[in-house]
Amino acid sequence: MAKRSVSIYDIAKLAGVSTATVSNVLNSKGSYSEKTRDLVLRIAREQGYVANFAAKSLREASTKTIALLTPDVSNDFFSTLVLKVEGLLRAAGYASYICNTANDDEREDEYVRGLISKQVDGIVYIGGTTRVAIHAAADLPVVHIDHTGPLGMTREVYVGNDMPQVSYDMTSTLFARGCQNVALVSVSASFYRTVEHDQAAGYYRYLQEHGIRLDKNLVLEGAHRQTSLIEAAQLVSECLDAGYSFDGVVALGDRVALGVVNALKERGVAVGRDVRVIGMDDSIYSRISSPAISTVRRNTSQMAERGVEALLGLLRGEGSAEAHIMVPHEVIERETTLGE
Amino acid sequence: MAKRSVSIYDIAKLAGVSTATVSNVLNSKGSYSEKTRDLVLRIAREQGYVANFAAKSLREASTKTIALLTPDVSNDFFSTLVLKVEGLLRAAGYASYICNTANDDEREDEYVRGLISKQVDGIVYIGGTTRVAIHAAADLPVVHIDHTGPLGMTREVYVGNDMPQVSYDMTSTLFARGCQNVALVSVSASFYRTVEHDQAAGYYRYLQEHGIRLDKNLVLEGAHRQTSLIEAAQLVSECLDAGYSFDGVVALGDRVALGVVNALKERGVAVGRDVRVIGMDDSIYSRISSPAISTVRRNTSQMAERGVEALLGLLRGEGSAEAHIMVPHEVIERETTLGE
DNA sequence: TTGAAAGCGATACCAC
DNA sequence: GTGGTATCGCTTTCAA
Repeated sequence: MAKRSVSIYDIAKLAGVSTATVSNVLNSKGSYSEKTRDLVLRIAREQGYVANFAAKSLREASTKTIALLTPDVSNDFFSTLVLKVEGLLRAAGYASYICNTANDDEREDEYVRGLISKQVDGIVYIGGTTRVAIHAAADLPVVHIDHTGPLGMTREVYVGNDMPQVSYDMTSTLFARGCQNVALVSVSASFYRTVEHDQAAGYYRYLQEHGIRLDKNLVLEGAHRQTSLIEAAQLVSECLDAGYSFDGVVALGDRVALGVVNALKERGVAVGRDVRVIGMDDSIYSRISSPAISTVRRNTSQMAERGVEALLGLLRGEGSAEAHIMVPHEVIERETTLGE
Repeated sequence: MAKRSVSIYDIAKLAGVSTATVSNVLNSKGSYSEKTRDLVLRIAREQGYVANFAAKSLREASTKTIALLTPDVSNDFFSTLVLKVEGLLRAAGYASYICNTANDDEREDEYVRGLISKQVDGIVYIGGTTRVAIHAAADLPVVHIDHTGPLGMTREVYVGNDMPQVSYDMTSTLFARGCQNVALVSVSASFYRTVEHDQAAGYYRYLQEHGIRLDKNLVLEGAHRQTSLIEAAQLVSECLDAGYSFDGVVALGDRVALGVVNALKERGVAVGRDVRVIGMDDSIYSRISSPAISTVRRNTSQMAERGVEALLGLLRGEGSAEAHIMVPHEVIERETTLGE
């Protein structure tokens, strides 16, 4: 729609030079006299010249744009990651195209198709899961940050934590604080669980290694993929209503943990004493809760850095050194596990 | 980067027709025989044809893309708005380009310049404030949703709440619950306050109308534009340390309110009884707080709907019927004002 | 119904 | 140092 703007042609005519020269000056390429440069730049400024991105992209077959696909920007953990990645890409001269897939495969397909059409130079999946690898056809470099998706692309790198180890450490933290019956609460649907990214695996492993009997009644799994807070609260309530009891909760996600804490508080349970809770992500939810929720810091800064680094490498055409980059995590104990 | 993909030319050659025909078929325009259509569509599918967006945009001088400028996607209120606007635009056939300005004018300038270059068809400002109207040159339709910016564009619409009335109602709610000394806490820098969007105005007006003396010591204003939570907590602490006291707090924002509540709780104040607090936005912060924070629901759905509606009108070339669209708000009382 | 060809705006090669 | 021109992929007259 935007009104026909001044083109390189107009500038060339006004300056009495060719478009080639204007292009050179504007891009600091080739050679030209200082005089021409000043003239061209002055006129360009006067005319309010702005390069036509579509033309440039068409010609160069590159958009200097990276698509950021995330399931939910309103989730603090993801949006933090998105912002960090965006900042790093910007510094490297790339624009970011943020896409919200809402964990909807169909929508994601549609998006990616559009992105290929839009000629993005690469894709960064942030968080969540993806089951279809539609971008295969376009041969785009792809980086997955804390994201589970189909493998097998050629130019592809995964960045994330050792999730089984994360849940192992969470479980271990609770037992170290004296818990005897530790429940597991998660609201991710089962397809989130792939062999290598099974978030719950560490919980099972810990129990096994320590000869603790697994009580299936304490493994609470929500089916939905949204509003984890409310769903987690419900799961906990139902479990307690059914007469089961526990003194520790491994919550796969801070939102989930917050839901658990709220549900327990409502029942008059002294969270941090009677029941200890640990979440995951070190997001705003764990920090603003009262009592403050113990959690696992998963190092979003490092994820973003390593991810962008890897992507830039792929864009430069370098074969990726590592296909799987593991970022260290760290347990942060707060009131919900430290309560005396 | 993406490997040279199949163009409309390749399809034309394979199908033994002209590019014009292929284009027609692909866009369901013009006329062609059913046979040609089937042939072209089949080949296009077989070859995995994806239209080159750059070429299309260049030719059509339109990108069917709207830029969404927001100061902070990690803020629940804004991200909700962004998501809703995006959904509505998608339904109308427009893609959204989400930009995070971080409340940084320079960055915003840079962004907008890039957007003009990228040929977006319109701009939606969501939240925050803007002091420079750089898009003026491009004559783009602009919609402001809960956003304060320079006026004077021709194709421009504002959508938002009657902010002075919002703070008036907040103040009124506290006095109705028996408060006598009501403080005002805000962390927005003063330039956020323009004549028409002065968020604090209603507080002053209420006091004035009810003959209540304004105590300057109870007007707490933070200078920063981020981490409002911590800053609000500090402001409250400092105020109390200085020996001033209050039994009600109008917090301009839920994050601010949460900071206030946290600070009060830490000092052993019974929030909702000794001191009543009301926030604004009905964001996740007010809902997950304990005690739950009373707030003002500002009706993001309606804002998004009316905003998109207005934008689509402008894009269709219709003169906007209304330049200022006011969306109703609603006080939601929760524990922090209802405590007995 | 179909096709030839112009043109959107920028870049880059190759002469001069 | 500078300029003519082909080209990127697509849409769109206008003729056939």
